[in-house]
Amino acid sequence: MPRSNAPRRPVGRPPVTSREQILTAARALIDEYGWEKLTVRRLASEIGVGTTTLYSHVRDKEDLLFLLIYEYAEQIPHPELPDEPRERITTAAVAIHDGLAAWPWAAEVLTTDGFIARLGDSFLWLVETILAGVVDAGCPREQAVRIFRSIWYYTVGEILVRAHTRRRKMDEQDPTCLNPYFGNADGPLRHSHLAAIADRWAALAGQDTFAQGLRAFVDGLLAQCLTQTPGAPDAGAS
Amino acid sequence: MPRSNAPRRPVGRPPVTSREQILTAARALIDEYGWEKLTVRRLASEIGVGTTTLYSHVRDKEDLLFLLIYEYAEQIPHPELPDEPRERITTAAVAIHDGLAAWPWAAEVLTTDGFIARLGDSFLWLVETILAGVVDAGCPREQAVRIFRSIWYYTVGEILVRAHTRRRKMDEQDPTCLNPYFGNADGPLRHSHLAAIADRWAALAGQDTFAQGLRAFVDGLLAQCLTQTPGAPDAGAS
DNA sequence: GCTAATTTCGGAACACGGTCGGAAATTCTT
DNA sequence: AAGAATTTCCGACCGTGTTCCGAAATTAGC
Repeated sequence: MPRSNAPRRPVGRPPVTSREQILTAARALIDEYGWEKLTVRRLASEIGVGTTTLYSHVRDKEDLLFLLIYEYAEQIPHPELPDEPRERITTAAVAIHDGLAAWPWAAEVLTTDGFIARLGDSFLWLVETILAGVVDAGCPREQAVRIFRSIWYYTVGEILVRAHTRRRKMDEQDPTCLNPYFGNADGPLRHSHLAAIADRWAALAGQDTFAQGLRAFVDGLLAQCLTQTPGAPDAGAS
Repeated sequence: MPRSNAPRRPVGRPPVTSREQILTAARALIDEYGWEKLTVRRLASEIGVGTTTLYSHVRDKEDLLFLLIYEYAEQIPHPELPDEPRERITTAAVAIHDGLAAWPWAAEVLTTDGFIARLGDSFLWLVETILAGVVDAGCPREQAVRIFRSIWYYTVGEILVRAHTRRRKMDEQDPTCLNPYFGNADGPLRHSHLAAIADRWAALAGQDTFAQGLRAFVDGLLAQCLTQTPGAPDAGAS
């Protein structure tokens, strides 16, 4: 007799859809039409339920996008890790960056509160790798957290600025956009370096220098940390 | 007879409002109710015009917010600049950061395309200061642009993450938020450093370490730059 | 069986940013 | 003075994310 063995059917109206089904349908819509075209109504009608029903399974659209990121984040490949601690850190950070930058809609949820904390095992493995690298380099754990946060800010900023720079229609020249240094260099100005580089700015800004900047950042952070707490692996205990 | 002297009244229906009036009213609404409460309709009715009328004077709401930032940015005080180049850089960058972080709605437009390029003289002065500092430190101008962009990414990332972390109601514990490392440390796990620091993470993440990280970043960027191009003030000419 | 409790579903509605097309108000031309 | 040209204004509308609240479907208790 299946009494305590079989899980009793839950009380209440049985759900006609599930969070997993919603996420699957969302993925399909994004793959087919692009993430900008993903609307709550479209998603609901695709599944065949009322619009409001989705909100029983997902807090809001931002939460939906996060859950998609959550699942994709598990697929970020773990890179081959070098032995040298600072190389390990940069390798892991670049993996995080490239993984997140691959989904344009990641920018929509990247800065939500507790984003890192809510992520899954595979992604946290990369965070852990950075923390371990910093500790292995000789910094106390508290400093490792600080260093990770600094790297995180840099990474998020790069992804967000680039994500918002890509699009934007340049068809009409808004008179608001008249900037005296970028675009047209008219006469001698106070901002000499800015004026001197103005015409090359756009080309320079288009280059991908994330990894290069990251290496410099890690070098600087580790050096700063090791200078302030020389030798001691942990500054708080015993 | 005033014919060519007096500016002839322009042809067409005379405008009943102006961009300046709109910006002033927007400032007043933000000061009184907070920037989250600023809606296009509310602003229009406050001025006493139709909603659509605003769109004749401002491209869209994002543009409106940018124009407000534009004016406020002119008020960022120019800090006393040290002699040492890298100190000058960090001082200017901190001034930019603090100035932008003071307006929560800056986060809304910070990443829009051409944000820096559209800013006004006073703000560009700070950009120029950073470029000049980098060049004075011995780096070529192209590298100075790259270094500025790296600093900019870090700054934007910090502001955005912090701006989105502050709010968010913590009233209900969403079961989605179950993270095995942050919040509850249950048993031995692969992510040892993460687990070891989990309970202190929130406190550490709350600290303001922007300036400290910035100094490390500038040090690392300058060192990297000077190592790769030793001595030469400009690597391209003569 | 019948009612109560419980859970999910979804139509209607709201506030939002934004667009369209035509009305309104003015100067220019004849 | 009358019409053409030009510029601005704005009611109506669209699509969006989100919420309210009652209907619907199921189990639990009697």
